[in-house]
Amino acid sequence: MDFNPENTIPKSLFMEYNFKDIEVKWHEHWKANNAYRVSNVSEKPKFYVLDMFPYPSGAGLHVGHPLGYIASDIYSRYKRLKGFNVLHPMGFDSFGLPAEQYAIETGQHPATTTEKNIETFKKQLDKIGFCYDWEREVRTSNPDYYKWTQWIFLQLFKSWFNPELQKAESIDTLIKSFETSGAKGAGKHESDQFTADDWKSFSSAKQQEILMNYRLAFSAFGEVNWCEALGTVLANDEVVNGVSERGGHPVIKKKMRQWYLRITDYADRLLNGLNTVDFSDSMKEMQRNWIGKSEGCEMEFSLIQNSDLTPNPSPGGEGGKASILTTDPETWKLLKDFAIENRKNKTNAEDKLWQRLRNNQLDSKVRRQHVIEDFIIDFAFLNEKLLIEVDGGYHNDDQQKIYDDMRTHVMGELGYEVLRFTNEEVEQNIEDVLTKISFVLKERAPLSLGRGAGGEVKEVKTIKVYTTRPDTIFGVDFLVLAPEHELVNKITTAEQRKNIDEYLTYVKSRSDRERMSEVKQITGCFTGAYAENPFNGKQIPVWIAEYVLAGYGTGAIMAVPCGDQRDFLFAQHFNIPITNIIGEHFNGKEANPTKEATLQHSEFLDGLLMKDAIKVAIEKIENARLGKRKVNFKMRDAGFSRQRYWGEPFPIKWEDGLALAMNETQLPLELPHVEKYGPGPEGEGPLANIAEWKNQQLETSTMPGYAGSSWYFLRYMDPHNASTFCDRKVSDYWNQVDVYIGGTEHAVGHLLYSRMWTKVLYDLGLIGFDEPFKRLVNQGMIQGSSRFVYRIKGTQQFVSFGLKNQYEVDELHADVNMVDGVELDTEAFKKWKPDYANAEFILEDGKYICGSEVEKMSKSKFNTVNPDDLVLKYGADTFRMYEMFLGPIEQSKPWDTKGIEGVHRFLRKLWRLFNDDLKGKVWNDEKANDAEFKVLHRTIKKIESDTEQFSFNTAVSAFMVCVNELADLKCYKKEILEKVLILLTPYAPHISEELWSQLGNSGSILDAVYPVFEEKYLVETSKEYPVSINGKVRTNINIDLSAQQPEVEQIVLSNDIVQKWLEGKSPKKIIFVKGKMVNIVM
RNA sequence: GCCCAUGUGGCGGAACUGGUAGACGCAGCAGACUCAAAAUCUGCCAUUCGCAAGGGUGUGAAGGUUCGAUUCCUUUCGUGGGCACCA
Repeated sequence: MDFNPENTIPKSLFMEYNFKDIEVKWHEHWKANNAYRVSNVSEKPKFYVLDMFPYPSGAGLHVGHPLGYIASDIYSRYKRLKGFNVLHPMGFDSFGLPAEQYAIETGQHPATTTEKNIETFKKQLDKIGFCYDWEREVRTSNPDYYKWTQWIFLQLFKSWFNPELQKAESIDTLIKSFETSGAKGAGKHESDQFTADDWKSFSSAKQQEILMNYRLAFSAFGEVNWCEALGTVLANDEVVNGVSERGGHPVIKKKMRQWYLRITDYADRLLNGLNTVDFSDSMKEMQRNWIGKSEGCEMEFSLIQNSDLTPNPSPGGEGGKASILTTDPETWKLLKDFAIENRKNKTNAEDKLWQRLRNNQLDSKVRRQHVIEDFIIDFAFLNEKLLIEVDGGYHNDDQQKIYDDMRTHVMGELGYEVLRFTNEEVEQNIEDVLTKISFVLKERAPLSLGRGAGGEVKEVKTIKVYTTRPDTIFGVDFLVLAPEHELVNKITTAEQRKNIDEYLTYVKSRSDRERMSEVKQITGCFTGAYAENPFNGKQIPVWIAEYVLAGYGTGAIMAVPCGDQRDFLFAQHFNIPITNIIGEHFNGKEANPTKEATLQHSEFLDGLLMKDAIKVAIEKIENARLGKRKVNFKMRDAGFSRQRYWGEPFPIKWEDGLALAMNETQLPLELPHVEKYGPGPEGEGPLANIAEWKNQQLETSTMPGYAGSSWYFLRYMDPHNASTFCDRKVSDYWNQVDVYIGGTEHAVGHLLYSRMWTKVLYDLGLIGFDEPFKRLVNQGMIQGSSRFVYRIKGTQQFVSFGLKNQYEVDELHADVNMVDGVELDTEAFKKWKPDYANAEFILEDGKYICGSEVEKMSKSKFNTVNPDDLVLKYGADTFRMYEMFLGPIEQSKPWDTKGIEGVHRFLRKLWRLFNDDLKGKVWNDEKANDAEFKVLHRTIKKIESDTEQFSFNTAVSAFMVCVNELADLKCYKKEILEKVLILLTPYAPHISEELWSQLGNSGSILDAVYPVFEEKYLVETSKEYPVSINGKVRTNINIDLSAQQPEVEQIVLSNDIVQKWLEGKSPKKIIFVKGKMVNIVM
């Protein structure tokens, strides 16, 4: 073998692009020099770039996570080079369900696992080279942080929304107003009817109860989405098609005391604020949809009185009851005797409750020991059909339980609701009991049912509907009430009673899941009652149907079959005659919801265009005092309680059924240690299992995930402040988040809540801006590209994709990492799982071809790719640039590792402009020429505008073009190259810093001066004009740029190719766009 | 059903306010260097007719506006996302 000294020298150690050493070296250097520390004091203008902080899950990062982080990192570094003081922090949304689920399964404390996960995340993030100032890290589960979450909650609790000023203010202003003018005046609820003197005479409890109806954070009994399997209450957006988003468990409605945020008060401002921020159209649209503003009017229809209408029917009869007897007659007798025995011995609790209920104390007449059917009821509110039962804690007694259930069932059949309390509840917590009773009473009180001094029943006279189309008033063919509507029982005629009861039973039997997932089915029932069209006296039948929702508008609609498809189908199904008020616009086969038709058969609206008639109709309705203009929102107040452990405790104590705010100096109220993470009694959270907590009467639910994330962007500004959540001076400096980057999945949750919190804090004068995020950039999701193999049922034979239809097969996921394109590595597959060791393959063309599908990236689908592996193999700079090169940032796309080589090659090519593998240093100090300057400045221009617009994929390609051109020009000149490095720093910081220092620069490239684009280097004197004939390009002709039309015409027409195409004819017209093109029209 | 996106080579994608469609990269093909491989470099690469020169066709489909349309308008189909009986 020849001795060749060059072969024996390990050149690569110092000549080749050795990304591993370079990246480690500069990480350490930047860390040691605190290169990413950000100060709140600076001469420079500020810029705030924010990522949606991650929930630190146990699975670690996959290639999808860093996409947004890389984009924001590039933008931050770019802004820093442009001379801004850039805040670009990172933290962790570390409270949440998964950690708690994991704790239930393994017994490990969520704090421990969360801490561990965060360390993993940080390690992974640091490898990619992000410029976070870790000294500003926030963790929502840290007491120093959630102290202020609790504090802000107290501000919400202590505030109300003054609709006159459209802003939040201290609840004290409301109290003052009650003291001086009672319930009269702007912003007071209609239901509150009292004078200033009344107010002063109210007990403190009653006052607090009223105030609770105004607080921005308030407590109420409400129907919540209860998930038995998870043992918790879920937000609407955590429920998908009637099952939980996590785990897909069934979700039912349940009444519980809950905390809420009165976000509906902010509906209008949340809507209008969208016009002042730079979010994508689709994002704004999603929020608008969620808020769901609709303008229309409420109006009343009088009921036609006739002898059939029995306001308070009592159907009775044995028939209904027998069917639900679940025990045999013998047991039934025993139970009954046993129960009656018990009832005879009146308890203290019953007496205590009686003292608080009697004499209309809850504004409603109550009877005690009332007999209904075969039962003796402790307390009965007959008007509201609400029954109260008090018993000694027999809940665990099986027999008693069966008996109770049966009673509830029977009473339910008769239209009664039964509330049950234990003796202990009544004796120890009577206020809570009363609150609950009065809540349900209010809910069950008939709307138009006057309650006189003696509690006498007045007859039901009207039904109030909500409509956005009052112009169609003469097309109303029937009214529909929601089945839950309180008037249903009052207006149903004796004749229809049986049918209605059957229908109500049917509705109750259907779970939410059925109601939501089922294909549209037309169901309903006639009540027997008729209403009257106030304008023409027409008799209108009143129906009930599932398709009308109790929770929206008034829970009743006027149905116009010719204009609304649901009404149309309903009318068709039940053979209700349809009135046509739009002539030929209605074809009798489907409804036409147009607003453009001219009205007919509509008396005072005849001849008007529908869209114009809306205003006219509303005016008429208002003048006739039949109703009024009304705006409705789909959005509901946000449920703010979770029956969970791993969240912020509420700084609230319950005393005699009243919620009391803890003193702010006592914050944080720290999460206590628990032994078990399972739910507490009665669906309460795990905190209810702790005696010490319970004894202090502390709230046992915790705050939801979005509590901490609703204000974290403020804490980053002033993360260590112990005396306030964020100093006003500091928040005035950093102000709004200039660019916020994250996924669309938070469009309606997190983004609405944080916008609301910001508005409240602004109203209270705690910060100086009322929209948190000036500009929002949505990164698309990186999807996984899954691969499938097809196993013939019951065998170990796997058939290739193209042949699978010939067999009966199971589709199984195969790990994407052992498939090349779609060709399976069969040997790797056999080794993958023991089950597959004996796999046989049926090939096509000698290959096993996999099926493929784009799905969410997830471990269970074997389609994840770990960024760590790619950083190890290609380096962080390559990884960063490749993720950006994949395509537009906001577009979703499946991950494909294949192209990463190309980006890596580009960086090596860049490296070779500075260093040759063999010769070492090749860069020089020579002066650059025009061609080189032209390349440089074209690149500056392109990179600058692409970076500003978050068009990072085209920026990466511009870098490639630049390096290709410089290599072609053999340009190794420092004068050019160092400018290119500065442009590249945001994208590939490590290699840029290394080469920057090799060029002999002192100081970090992080603070270099961004090159300034100069037009003069790009100025051209002539251009290759494309010349087309009749729009088709036939040739290119080089023409001086200063040339004017006549001159150009002459040059073009004298061209041989043009002459050939003209075929001797003379052109009709010659179009010349200076600097663009020439088109000859023949 | 309604709303919002989106549709361009074998693949990811580019194309400024309408002005040379396919930049850049991947994959592929051919060649150089090498004993060989890797690395690197050079060329080709929408489709079709043609030896070539050159021509036809092409941005989901069909129309329209225009001297000129991937870009604007109308209709329609496919894909992705959101809302989902909201009166």
